Amino acid sequence: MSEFGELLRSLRKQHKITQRQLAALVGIDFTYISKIESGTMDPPAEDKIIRIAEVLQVEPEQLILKAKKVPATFHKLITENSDVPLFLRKASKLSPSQWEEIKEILQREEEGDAE
Amino acid sequence: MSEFGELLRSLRKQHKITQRQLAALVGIDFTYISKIESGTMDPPAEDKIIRIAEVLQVEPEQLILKAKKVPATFHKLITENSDVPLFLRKASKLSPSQWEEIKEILQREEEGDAE
DNA sequence: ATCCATGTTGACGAATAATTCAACGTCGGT
DNA sequence: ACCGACGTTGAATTATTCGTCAACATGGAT
Repeated sequence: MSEFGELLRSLRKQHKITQRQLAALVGIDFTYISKIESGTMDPPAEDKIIRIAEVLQVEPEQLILKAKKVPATFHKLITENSDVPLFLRKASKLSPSQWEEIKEILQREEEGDAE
Repeated sequence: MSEFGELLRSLRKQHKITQRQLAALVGIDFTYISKIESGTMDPPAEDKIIRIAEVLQVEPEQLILKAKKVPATFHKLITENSDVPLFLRKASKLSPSQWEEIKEILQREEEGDAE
């Protein structure tokens, strides 16, 4: 039941490359890839996951989450913006309908004063 | 600028206990407390922070966040509930008014079907 | 001056996570 | 049968986090 490993293997195969090729592109040892795919070993550190995601052309974040890790971007957000923890504290108790409302709000593109 | 260390020291002093006493109560070495307070050393692991919070009677989560760590409860939430990452992805771009609306929704106690 | 309670510092060690190395098993082509 | 490309496995290594131990510095109370 190695979520991450299975996904990795499937993505790699979609790209028709071998473990050795992927490993070379990513800059890690190919035996490590093998163990990760088989679930023998935990997913690698975030920076490696990101490089894998780039090579395999998927959203790094998606892969990081599959690895059951919290992306560094989230980490920063959580520890720096106090509203976020406020939200997370309640998030587990939100009803589907409340989630809907929140998604509505997220949809609305407001003045992008980001960056 | 050791946020966590300063907070810890101030909390400890409020309780009028020494580093050694706190360390004993928490179950770690007192020299470690010293280094943490002075910022020489990073904050301890989450379980230690929790015990510290209990001894000093503050919300563990508050202390964990000050330590710039993501509480395990959040970690689980993020990696298990796919709506949460969806939210976090957009969270940094939310305007104050959008935050207000979200807080409104959080306020509303709906059927607590949690646990 | 002495004592001792408190805090500080530097070197060291344990535990765990992350990763590599060397060697081997397998299979499809030739 | 043999070869080369591929994947697997176990032991060994490195990196990082997390903490302890021994020794020292300081300041007040007696």
